[in-house]
Amino acid sequence: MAEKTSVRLVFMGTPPFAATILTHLAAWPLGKIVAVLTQPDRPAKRGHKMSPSAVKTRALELKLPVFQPISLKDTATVDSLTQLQPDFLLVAAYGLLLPQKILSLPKYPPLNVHASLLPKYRGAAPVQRAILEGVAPNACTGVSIMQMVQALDAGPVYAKESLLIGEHTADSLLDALAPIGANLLLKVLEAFLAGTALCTPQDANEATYAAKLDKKSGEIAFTKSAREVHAQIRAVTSKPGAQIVLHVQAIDSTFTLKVLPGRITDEPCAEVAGSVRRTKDTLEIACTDYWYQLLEIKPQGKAFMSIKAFLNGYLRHVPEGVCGMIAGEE
RNA sequence: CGCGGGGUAGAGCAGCUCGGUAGCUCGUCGGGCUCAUAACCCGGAGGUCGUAGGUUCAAAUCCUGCCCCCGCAA
Repeated sequence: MAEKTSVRLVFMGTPPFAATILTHLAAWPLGKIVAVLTQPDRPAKRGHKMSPSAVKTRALELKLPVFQPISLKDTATVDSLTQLQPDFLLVAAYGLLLPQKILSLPKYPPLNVHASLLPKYRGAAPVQRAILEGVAPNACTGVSIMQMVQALDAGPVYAKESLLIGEHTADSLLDALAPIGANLLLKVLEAFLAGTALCTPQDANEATYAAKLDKKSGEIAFTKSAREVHAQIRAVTSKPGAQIVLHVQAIDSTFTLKVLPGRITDEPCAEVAGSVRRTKDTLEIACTDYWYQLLEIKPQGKAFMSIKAFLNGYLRHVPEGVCGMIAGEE
């Protein structure tokens, strides 16, 4: 093999987004991944089972050496990374801040793949925030390759590419952005090797921060337009999950439901926002402008089911028409 | 041993507290009405009640073990 032309890569990442990028890196003919760092296995799911991160699972499949340091500050970790003599340090959603000692290790500047069009949406939840605020039909977000500096997501940008948000949820958008980011990253690496890499500093005045979503943001309020409701549901889907509390006066029952993205109807709505209406086989909620039609929901302790199934079971005795309200509007 | 919810016809549920005829809304099949229908009327098929034991004259229902699913917490 042409080992002498191979550059040494150290990769750091944790969630599926990062695992996808790792896969593309591993297939890059000019580089060799000498170490993969990811978060330690954590007790997760029911019964405290230790669960590896997506990156660890992928790295093992690719037969790459995996390290799971608890901290990057202890000297043992720094030393072992130093011994690897990395040419590039590549990070995607690792989950730990990197100290300057680590940042200055590689021969080339340390690079990060960030799922937004920097300087917009620096921080932990760029994709979710972009969907949440990207209510306009032509709203876009994207992915950026930037140099890592001490300040959070503030380094100069080497490349970025945008993508229409459309009907994406947080999960699907992340899935779509990952391969785009991986290819961008490879282009930047090749530019470095060719000596043609160019960066532009971020305009700090344009910067916005995308704070991680808390559980509160999964509670859907309907006192806004259907488009905004739809955006919020797509933004929180699967992460905290979109939740509503439905009170059905007709049978005096309350349901706590997780909902998947539904459909904005074209029927203007005159009812109070949050009103719930059933038809023969739909369930719709009043927003400030249009009815929002639910398609799939999940009662507590149950699996996701079609709205039809929910109507056939839980709401089988509820007559058609306005039958309840969304509770918990503060 | 982290906490809790659940498993009943192809789907979704009720019935369980207080053991005694397998129920509801759909779907499906056949027939009827109709210019027609996803609408309406009539009729039929389809269930080892997750699983293995226990108690009992009798268990979906009460007791015990096991399997599988879901949420929370991390």
